[in-house]
Amino acid sequence: MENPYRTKNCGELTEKNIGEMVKIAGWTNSIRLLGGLCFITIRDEFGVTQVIIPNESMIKGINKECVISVEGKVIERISKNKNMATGDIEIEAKKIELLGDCKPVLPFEVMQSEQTKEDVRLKYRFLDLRNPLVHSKIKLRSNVLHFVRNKFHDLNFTEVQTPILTASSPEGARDFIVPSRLNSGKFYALPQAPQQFKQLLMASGFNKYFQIAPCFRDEDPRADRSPGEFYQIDLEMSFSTQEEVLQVVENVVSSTFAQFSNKSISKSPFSRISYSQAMETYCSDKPDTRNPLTVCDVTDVFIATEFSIFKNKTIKAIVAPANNKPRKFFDDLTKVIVKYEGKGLAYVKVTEEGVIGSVVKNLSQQELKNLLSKTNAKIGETIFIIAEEKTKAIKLAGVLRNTLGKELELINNNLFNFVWVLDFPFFELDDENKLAFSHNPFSMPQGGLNSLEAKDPLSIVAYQYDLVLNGVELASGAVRNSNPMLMKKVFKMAGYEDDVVETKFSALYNAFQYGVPPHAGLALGFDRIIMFLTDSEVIRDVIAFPLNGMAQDLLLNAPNTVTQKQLDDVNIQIKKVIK
RNA sequence: GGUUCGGUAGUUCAGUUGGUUAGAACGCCAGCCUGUCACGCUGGAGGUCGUGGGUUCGAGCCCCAUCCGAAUCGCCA
Repeated sequence: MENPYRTKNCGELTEKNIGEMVKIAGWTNSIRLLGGLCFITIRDEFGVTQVIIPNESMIKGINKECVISVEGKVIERISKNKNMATGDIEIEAKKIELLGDCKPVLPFEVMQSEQTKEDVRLKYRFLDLRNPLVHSKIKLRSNVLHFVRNKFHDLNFTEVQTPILTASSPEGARDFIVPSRLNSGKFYALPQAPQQFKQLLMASGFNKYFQIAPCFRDEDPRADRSPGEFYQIDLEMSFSTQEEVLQVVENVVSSTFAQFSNKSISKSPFSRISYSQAMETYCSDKPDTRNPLTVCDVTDVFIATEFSIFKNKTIKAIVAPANNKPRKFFDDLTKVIVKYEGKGLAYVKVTEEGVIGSVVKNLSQQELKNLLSKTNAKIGETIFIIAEEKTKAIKLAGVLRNTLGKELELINNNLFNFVWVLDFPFFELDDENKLAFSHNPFSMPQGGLNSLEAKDPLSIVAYQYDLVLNGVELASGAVRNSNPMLMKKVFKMAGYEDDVVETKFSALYNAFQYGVPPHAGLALGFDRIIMFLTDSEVIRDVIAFPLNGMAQDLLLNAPNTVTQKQLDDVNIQIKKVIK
């Protein structure tokens, strides 16, 4: 039976359909009254089609964004529009039916919604999403989901849905908690990641697992970080090595980016760099490898300096072609450093006449000579120098490298440059100078028990790897520690009581005593992948119904108060209402 | 929690040193217009200048407080 609303969509009619009687339905995109003659265009997800209205009374009461169904004959246009996919034809309306009325004054013009303030767009997200430019990003997200899912099924991964109502994890980000009615006074936590479940799946005999998994973290947002919830492509493989995980992920990532983007992609195998090498060369564990600048450690050049600002400091230098930049350029850079709580930024310019700059007079001839030879700076280049306590110097040098790369336009925006960062340290020192897990207590220390017993703990590295794309951490994973004895050992080294593993991680600890295969895995930030593929600066653009910066849903008005009955059910009393 | 920028018509914005009735564009309403496609022309409606207090003869503008939005730092194993 024929659909009562439409027989064709708004994107498919061409010259071939001339003469046919058709019905199309959609939103009124524009209305143009030319006196005795009038045109309207109808938009749906597939495109826009023009309708010619022989009698103006036929569209009485119809305004923009009304949903209508138009029945009529496809005719050739007298004046064609080359900028329109359906620009050769139009429909001569015989009958118009109003299916969904629309208020005459809209909160914003649909076709210009991207120019509107974001809180208004979010409140009327259904209107915003009618804009083809906005709409297409969510469509692309759907296509990528489909593609990735198929890809993993083709690779014989099993898709498993893990619980949303689960237990609070003892480390990591702040949990979202959900009160339990049946267990008065107790709470679920929403998963920050399906980490423990996927490892349990390995113990359950699932050979390879994947899931496009919702993850929840109650932390403040950023432009590229959604408040509250986000999605990961989560995977885990049994009897697997690091190398095998890396290969699978490269396969999926390369094919996905090739399928959905026209930009060039770094060839597989992606380049690899150790964590320590990345920190040395780029002062970052997520370097933007499109940026040609590198960081040079010049601490030893100033080891005996008389210059108080450089004395007893870790000193990092970056050489960049910035000599001809105006004073403001250097002042702005300094502001960036100060924003990151740095004391300042020194710089010297290498010119035909020698080395100039405000700090030059404080440095000895020998120091300047050594600085030039160590950094290999050439005439026309500026040496930027950061002198701080070690951790801060590294951080600021990383910030400076990114800022210089951007401001000096050294970055190829048409390239996806992937790099693996490998061999993350297993331990680090915390604020109190005590040994702590640097990433993930579940990853396998390289060298196993031997290195735990014999090596300096800070020199032990883990089978822990990140996939970095253009300076963004796109994925993180590890070979897991599946040995209960080793688990206890590393927790003990990190200063935890003997029973912490048994109590806090009882599920894993128990399961691993009943035969678990060695396993490894990784999780990719799905929303960030879509950001890259749609060239979006803001993560909200790739989410159909995003929360605002205060983690509020302006459309459904969440979070909201609940009734006293609901509170009573879960035995909760609100202490005080903070407005 | 800190910092920066912002909040004026439905939307995007302008608003001079504090001075008459707060403007523009788009949108909306009415009229005109037979090939438009960002249609055009004429006219019109539309404002608690985020909110509260203060200074002043007089506040959109200055001061204080507060709310809201965005970015960012902290935070995000």
